Amino acid sequence: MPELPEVESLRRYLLRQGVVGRRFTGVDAGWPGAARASDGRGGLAGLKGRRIEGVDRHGKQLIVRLDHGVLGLHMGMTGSLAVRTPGDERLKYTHTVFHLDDGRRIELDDARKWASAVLADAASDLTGSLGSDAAGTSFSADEFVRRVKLKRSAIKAVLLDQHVLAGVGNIYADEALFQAGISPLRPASRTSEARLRSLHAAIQDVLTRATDFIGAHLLDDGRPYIVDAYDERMRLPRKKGAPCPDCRAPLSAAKFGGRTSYYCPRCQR
DNA sequence: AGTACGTCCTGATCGC
DNA sequence: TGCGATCAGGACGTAC
Repeated sequence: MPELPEVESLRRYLLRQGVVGRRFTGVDAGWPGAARASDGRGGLAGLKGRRIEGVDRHGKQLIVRLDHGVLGLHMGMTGSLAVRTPGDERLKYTHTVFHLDDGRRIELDDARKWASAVLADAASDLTGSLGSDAAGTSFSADEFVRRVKLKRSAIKAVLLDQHVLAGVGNIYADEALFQAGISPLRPASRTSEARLRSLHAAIQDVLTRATDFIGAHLLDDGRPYIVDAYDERMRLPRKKGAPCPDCRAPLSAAKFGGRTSYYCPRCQR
């Protein structure tokens, strides 16, 4: 479930922990079957000795900039990161451990094993096909309108397409559509420019508020709490039949490729 | 080309 | 109360 706000919170967490300047001394990659924790070639062994120069983000993709190449981290649906000191126990679902030269380690914890770590030559190898970052300054309303207008599928499906716009997932897409008063079922190309501009603003607002919320509710050890806390960050309940926060009408549910959308059939058209 | 859907994985939740 | 069935979904691969 980590979407842009959660990944951005992890990025800030790593920076607060002072990982920049550290070198990797080794990697314990996964349990058998955690193939997604490597790049399928040399794996992550090549990380050893490389120095962390910075931590960037594009959409849901975390990019650890190295003195040579980059380490791409993607949290999948249930992944998270933790910087641990020698006395700390491993987290329950840690499957990849990155050891640092100051004795600490970065754990990639993921119950569903969908998180991935990939060593690449350049950030563009990881982000080349992605759309603009939804929280970035280059994400303009003009570009958003232009790209969305080209799509004939439902606006909800378009928001989830990382090649159009990077960073928005199922949860915040629903919230932004609710805030903009647009039905998730509406064909993207048949959404007026004015409404798309409203949606563009709603996306930025929803993501900003969520990021701020997470930053204000950190765990005791400084980690962002990023799983299963959506209810507190958003107005729209994720429950079919629950009353719309605005008009009290029962919410509807619809599926887009296996992902459930919740929306108010009265407020969202 | 553009679009739609199945697959991976396992903890949490639902329903009988 | 217990247990099997279903749900959750990000990204990729495949199929229309």
